[in-house]
Amino acid sequence: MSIQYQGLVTHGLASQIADKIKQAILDGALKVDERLPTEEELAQRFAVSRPTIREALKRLAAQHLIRSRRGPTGGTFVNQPTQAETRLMMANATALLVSMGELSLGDIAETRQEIESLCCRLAATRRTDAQLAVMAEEIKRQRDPTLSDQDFCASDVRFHCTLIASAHNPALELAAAGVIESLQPAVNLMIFRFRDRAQVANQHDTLYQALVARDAQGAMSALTHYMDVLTTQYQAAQEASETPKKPRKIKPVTAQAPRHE
Amino acid sequence: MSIQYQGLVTHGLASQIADKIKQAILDGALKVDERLPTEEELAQRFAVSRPTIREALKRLAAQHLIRSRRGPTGGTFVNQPTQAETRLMMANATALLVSMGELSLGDIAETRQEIESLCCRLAATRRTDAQLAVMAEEIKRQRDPTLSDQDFCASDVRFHCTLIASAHNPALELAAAGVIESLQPAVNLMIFRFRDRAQVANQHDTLYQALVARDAQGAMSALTHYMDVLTTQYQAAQEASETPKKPRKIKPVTAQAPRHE
DNA sequence: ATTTCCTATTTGTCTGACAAATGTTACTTT
DNA sequence: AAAGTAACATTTGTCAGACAAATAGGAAAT
Repeated sequence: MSIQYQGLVTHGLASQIADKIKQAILDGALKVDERLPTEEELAQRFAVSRPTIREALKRLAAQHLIRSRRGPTGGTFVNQPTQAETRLMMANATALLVSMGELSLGDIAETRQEIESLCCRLAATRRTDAQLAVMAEEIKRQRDPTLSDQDFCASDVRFHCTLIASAHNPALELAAAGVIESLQPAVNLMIFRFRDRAQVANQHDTLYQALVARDAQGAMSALTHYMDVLTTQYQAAQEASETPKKPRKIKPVTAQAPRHE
Repeated sequence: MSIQYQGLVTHGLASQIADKIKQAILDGALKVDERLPTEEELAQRFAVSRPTIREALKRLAAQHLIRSRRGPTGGTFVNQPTQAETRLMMANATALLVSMGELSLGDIAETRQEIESLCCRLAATRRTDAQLAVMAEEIKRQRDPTLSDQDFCASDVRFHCTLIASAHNPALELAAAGVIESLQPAVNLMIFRFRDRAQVANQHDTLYQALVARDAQGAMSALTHYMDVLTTQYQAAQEASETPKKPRKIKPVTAQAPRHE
């Protein structure tokens, strides 16, 4: 006798209301930038109190589905989700999984290599001159000995993001966001420990030259070498750190989500 | 003169408190399944009222970072993020971007093909017999003429999820989740319109046979054909629908996130 | 010893109110 | 008459207090 319990109030009023509004947005009943009723009106319409409505709205705000403003022309509006926001969300979620030990850095490294590799293949034919210029600029910067370690790491991130952007596929950028960002703390750790900047810059240069020549194979090969060095150095760093008990002490620095509501 | 506004009250008390708690979780100050203070205690500690604390907690609950239970042994606990949950979040976020027109189905199709293709390569060496058995089972089911359209689509999803799982890389599964799920409604549309089941099942079979033989190239080639047919049929379906004004009327059906708090 | 009931604790929801922000409107001044 | 300014109305943000619902532990009765 399998009884259906799903219709009951298993999840709290606020949750149910949040779901209803979310569904309305997804179904298109509420369009982007459309203002939904005031909290009082919503409370009356759902036959609950204003705090309950507010909790529902806060849940949606946490997912960046709505934004709120005070004042006569204020209210709650449907938010247009941007790719940048979604990327950040995915990066945060992935970083959380890593810090909880649900994802191994090895798996992430492999995924990053595979995805960046196919980005190389696509970028070899699709890259624009402007993107090549950005890469060249970053390589030049990475060879500046006066650059701080922190700025060097930032430059490394920008280089790889430009590589992925050169594939000209937003969906691919989205899929790659998580693995790029959540591997970066480990990359930073290595660079801080060994300061092997010249090697990194040279491999970036090799990759860049291959893209200039539209040489997909060359670019993929350069990337493979880059990732190999990274993996090797990371393992060395881990062994050298002499704390094998806590292999994932790397703390994600990428939180800092831009707030706007 | 770039002035730092970050220290001011630009974002509301609840937001700030939510961020503080989130940071505490990410920093490891709050461990998984650890119970944090009661709402009253938190209210006192942050010097705000209980509703404000509640709003902050709701924001975190919306991100599945915490769960709450009533009762003496109840309270608010740090949630262990699971890969399945994170996958669902990413799939929802991607579906939202698609429904808002921020991501084209073409881009997603390309990304899905590329990622599934490399899954084929990895799966050719890593697939287990159990996973092969699941695939064979799904193919067999897909050839059952009494299967409903809905069940057929579900079987298609399961087949591709098994393919990705056969790569044995959780990070890759995560990256693929968004593009798989958000393309599925379009796939469903095609299957519903043309009922071209036999062709789909045969291509699945070809892919399956290649994986049995550990033939990476064969698997990738089969997948390419599958995606080509899909793309062609989708374009045909779109032209046949005679409503070129609204090219993205496909509604994501994948919401239905499991609730548990 | 087991079952049942009571109770304490904690979150969920409600009511009511005030504070802060912000666009509008009316008024005053030049 | 035009422009600046002040008051106002509207809406979200926050607060205070209270009760309801759920739940686990203990007490009491069989």
